[in-house]
Amino acid sequence: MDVLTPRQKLILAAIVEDYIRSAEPVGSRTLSKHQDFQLSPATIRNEMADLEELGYLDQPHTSAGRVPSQKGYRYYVDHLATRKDIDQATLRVLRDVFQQRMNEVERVIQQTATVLSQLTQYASIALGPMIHQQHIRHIQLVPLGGCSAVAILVTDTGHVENRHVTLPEDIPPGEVVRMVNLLNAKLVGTSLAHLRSHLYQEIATEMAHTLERYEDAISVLDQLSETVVNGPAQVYVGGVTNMLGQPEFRDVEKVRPVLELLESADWRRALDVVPLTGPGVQVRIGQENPVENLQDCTVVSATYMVAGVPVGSIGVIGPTRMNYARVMRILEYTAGALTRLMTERLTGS
Amino acid sequence: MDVLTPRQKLILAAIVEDYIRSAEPVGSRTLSKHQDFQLSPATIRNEMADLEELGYLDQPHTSAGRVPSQKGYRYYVDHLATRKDIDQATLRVLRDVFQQRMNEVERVIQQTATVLSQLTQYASIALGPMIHQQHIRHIQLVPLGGCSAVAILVTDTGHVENRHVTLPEDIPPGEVVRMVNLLNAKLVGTSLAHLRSHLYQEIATEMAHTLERYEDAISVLDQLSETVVNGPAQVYVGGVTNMLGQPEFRDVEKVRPVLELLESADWRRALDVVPLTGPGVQVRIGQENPVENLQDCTVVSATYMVAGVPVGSIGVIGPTRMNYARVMRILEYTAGALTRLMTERLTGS
DNA sequence: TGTTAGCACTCACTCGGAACGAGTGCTAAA
DNA sequence: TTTAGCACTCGTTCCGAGTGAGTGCTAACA
Repeated sequence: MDVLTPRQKLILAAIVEDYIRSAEPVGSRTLSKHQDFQLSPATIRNEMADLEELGYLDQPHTSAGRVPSQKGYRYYVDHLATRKDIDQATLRVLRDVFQQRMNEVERVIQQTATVLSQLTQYASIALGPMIHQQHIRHIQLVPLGGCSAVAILVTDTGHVENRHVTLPEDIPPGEVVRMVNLLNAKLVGTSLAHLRSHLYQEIATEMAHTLERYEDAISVLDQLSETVVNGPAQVYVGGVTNMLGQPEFRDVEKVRPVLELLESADWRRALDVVPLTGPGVQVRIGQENPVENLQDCTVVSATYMVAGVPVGSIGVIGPTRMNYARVMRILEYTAGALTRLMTERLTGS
Repeated sequence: MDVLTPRQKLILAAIVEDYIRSAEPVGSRTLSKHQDFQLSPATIRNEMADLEELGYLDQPHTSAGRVPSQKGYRYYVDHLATRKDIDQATLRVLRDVFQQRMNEVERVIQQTATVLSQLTQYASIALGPMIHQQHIRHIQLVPLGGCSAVAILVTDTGHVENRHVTLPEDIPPGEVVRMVNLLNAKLVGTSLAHLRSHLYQEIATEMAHTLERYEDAISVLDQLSETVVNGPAQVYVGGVTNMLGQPEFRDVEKVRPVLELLESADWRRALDVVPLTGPGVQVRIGQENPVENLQDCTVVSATYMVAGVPVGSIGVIGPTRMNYARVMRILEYTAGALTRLMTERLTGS
């Protein structure tokens, strides 16, 4: 695979970088003026013809310059993108975000999406932490009058999940208090992923003895755990209007599928866009994306973790002509910062 | 003002309705085929010339048909739009939304935004209930370990607001419990708008006697009430991609300001778009909008209430060539349904 | 053998003029 | 007051020439 000569690599990298900057097909004359190599346009043309034959370059039409193909971008990302340090100004913006006193996890994630799109001038997506992995710290039931009440569940990372539940009609207030106490005693420390199974396997039988109306408690908890399973992770999207500024999306019909996806993204679909993987930065170029609406886009994503477990991911969505090096650096840093922040919070600030 | 002859009104209404449907300037020939009046194109041309002179119509260029001016739309909305009943299919969709068992207020509002944009094919915005008006039902403090804790506040409509707070370092657990009990005893029933003032004027002095470390309680509550004041109302936006389907926004540069506004809308800015007014439907046509980015749009909005108090609003954003009659009917119905839903919840379901 | 200069060729893009046609305003007749 | 007729306007579309950036190929050169 890696059969390119050093000079071909140099030329491919120059074409990719020039095209990322200008969004115009790169001609041989332009490249020959590049300071890095002193070659005539003709020589470069020969090399470009070879690179095109190998599939790394495309030619929109015979009398135009060359454009990197999907394969060309992939090669650039895998072998050529230089990993310079993140620039100081960018670093400062990022540091500011994470040094702010932002206690609510959701707000941090949302801010992350915003700042990612500001820094990169692309669209961004941030997936809030999957709370499956988290553990119950506290359960509370607040009656609202009538049969309705709010059930509140606090996890050990401080995430608060709440849901309205319907209480049985004639349950006395004292019983509610007892129920809550028992639930706390039995369930604090349980992982949310196991809430449901614990509920039935271990607690239910014991409750039957201790609590008069244990089916009621079960039903309430069942309603709550349904919320946890179905709607835990928030999806935040930022900078969709940045897409409108990209020349490849000048045409409304080109942007529309992308915006439609971002608009309708629930967390399940979002996971297809920014997958939960291990550490490191993922790059999906064009058709490498499993989501159809993003076949003309590149998605760069990274995963953040709590205590070594991947819980959420962030990503940047732009045209395939993307500033890969910069975006990858920024995402790497941001995911790291999020991981640190969330882990600190867990172990006690 | 209302000096139009009956025939002029008929023609103006026909032009507005035809233009709403087709998005193309309406010619005299087209109108003469309209079944409602048997007039030759020439006659209609005369009337149109008069209507243009009066400012109700615009002419893109001499050899094109007429287009309603902003004044024309305004007249149409005020005097001509027929208030037929809402059609059955639409009504069914709306009923389904509100008959669903959706307990969480936020989710109802979000669903409302989604369904509004689906039904109208325009963009929609829904402003969650201002919780200033609501009253405290319950306060809870859940320690997370170290000095951090989650403060949770439940209102009488079941809204849950939570925020991380920092506890003083060496506070004993028993004191936290006493503090929470006292806060509940003193503050339940207080309107959130008065939380801060109550806190200082009435409670603080009394607390000083009862509670050893009352400044700590104050500081915690202060942190919480800041959240209540600064970030209460959620803004939900739906169907922004619908804007891309409208011919007047074919050009990317036209949509961009609108999308930018919708993307960045916090609840303060959202209030400029969909104002909190009394009952009834508001229509702001083109430059009538106080927000600059919406000067080419029409915003139709309505307010929903809890127990007679306006707490939130919903709106539809589209081109000035909007199906006013239909959108107004839908918004009227939806706001009414929301009001009923929220009030029922308050008085006990 | 690799590099370069020269040259013919391709082809998207721009610009200007002609043809077209939807729609108007005006005038005169019904 | 309404209508038919007609000249006129003006945006839109189509076409062809001109332009220029860029290529591929060939032959000469190091």
